[in-house]
Amino acid sequence: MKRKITENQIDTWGKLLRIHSNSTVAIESALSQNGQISLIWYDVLLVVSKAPKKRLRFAEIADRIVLTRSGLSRCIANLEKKGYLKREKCKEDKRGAFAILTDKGQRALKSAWPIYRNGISEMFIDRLSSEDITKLNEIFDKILMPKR
Amino acid sequence: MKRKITENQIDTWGKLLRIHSNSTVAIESALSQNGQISLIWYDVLLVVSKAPKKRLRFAEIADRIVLTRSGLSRCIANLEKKGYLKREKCKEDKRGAFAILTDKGQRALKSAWPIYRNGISEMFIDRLSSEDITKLNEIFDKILMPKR
DNA sequence: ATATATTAGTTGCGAGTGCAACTAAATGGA
DNA sequence: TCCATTTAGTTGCACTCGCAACTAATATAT
Repeated sequence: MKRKITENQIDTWGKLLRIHSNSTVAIESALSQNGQISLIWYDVLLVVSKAPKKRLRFAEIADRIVLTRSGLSRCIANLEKKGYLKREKCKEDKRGAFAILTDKGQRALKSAWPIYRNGISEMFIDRLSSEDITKLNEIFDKILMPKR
Repeated sequence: MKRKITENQIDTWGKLLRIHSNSTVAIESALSQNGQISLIWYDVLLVVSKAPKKRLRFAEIADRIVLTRSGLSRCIANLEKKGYLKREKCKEDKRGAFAILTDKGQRALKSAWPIYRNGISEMFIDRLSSEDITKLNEIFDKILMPKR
């Protein structure tokens, strides 16, 4: 169980943490200052918008984003209160429900995207060459591969 | 202000988010299950432990970790309550204070490190070759470089 | 058929967080 | 010197989160 790990490797890990923090803080702040929805709301609306018929079961949303079931439950309640999506009881499984993107939700996504995109560019993409991006994608895929 | 950004680039960004989330959730959970301090406490104690004489001004801690001043203030209060560090009024600037690592804090760091290290290995390092790490370090440095 | 276990989503609770307002001390001009 | 400004850290407040307990519905086993 004891693993060797070098200073160098720890540094890489530390840099990942800092990049994530710098970027998300900057983007969150830009969204908020421009009167746009938060990152987490964006994520939820986005996965729903990508689903067939723009509707998705709650559990499937939770699997795709960084939020527990209970967190998602409340998040969806807030999104519904704002009119960005609505719930619909699931006929086949009466325990469950669908989240369905509304037109207002679609517009909120569209309106937030330029700010979000700009943040990703500034904090991340613009600082790299296209070779860097290719290489990063490769390496990230390795990391995300399920453990053997 | 309008920037082009490709699907591919967005994917890379998304993978970064997922890697960060997967890793920190796994490590946080491992620490907790093994009765160790949380990641954020670890970070705070670590930066203090690295400082000369194991003491650091609050503002300097906040600059180095992912926490606002107010968050840090309360975090330090909790760490002090547990005996992991103690405060000391700053003689030169009576507004300020130092956080000083205690022996108990040092032991907590030492005891948590194998779990933390193991998490970093499993979720990150073990999945990459040493060339990958080198390349990642290079690319991460570019991203972290202050904007021109 | 019926009891048991599992699953989907909700909710009470305690803990943590950021923002803005606050206190106390230091700094900088006029 | 004296007053305005800035800075270090704290705190009230509102909000969010995860955990665990809960309800309701479904799946499984006998």
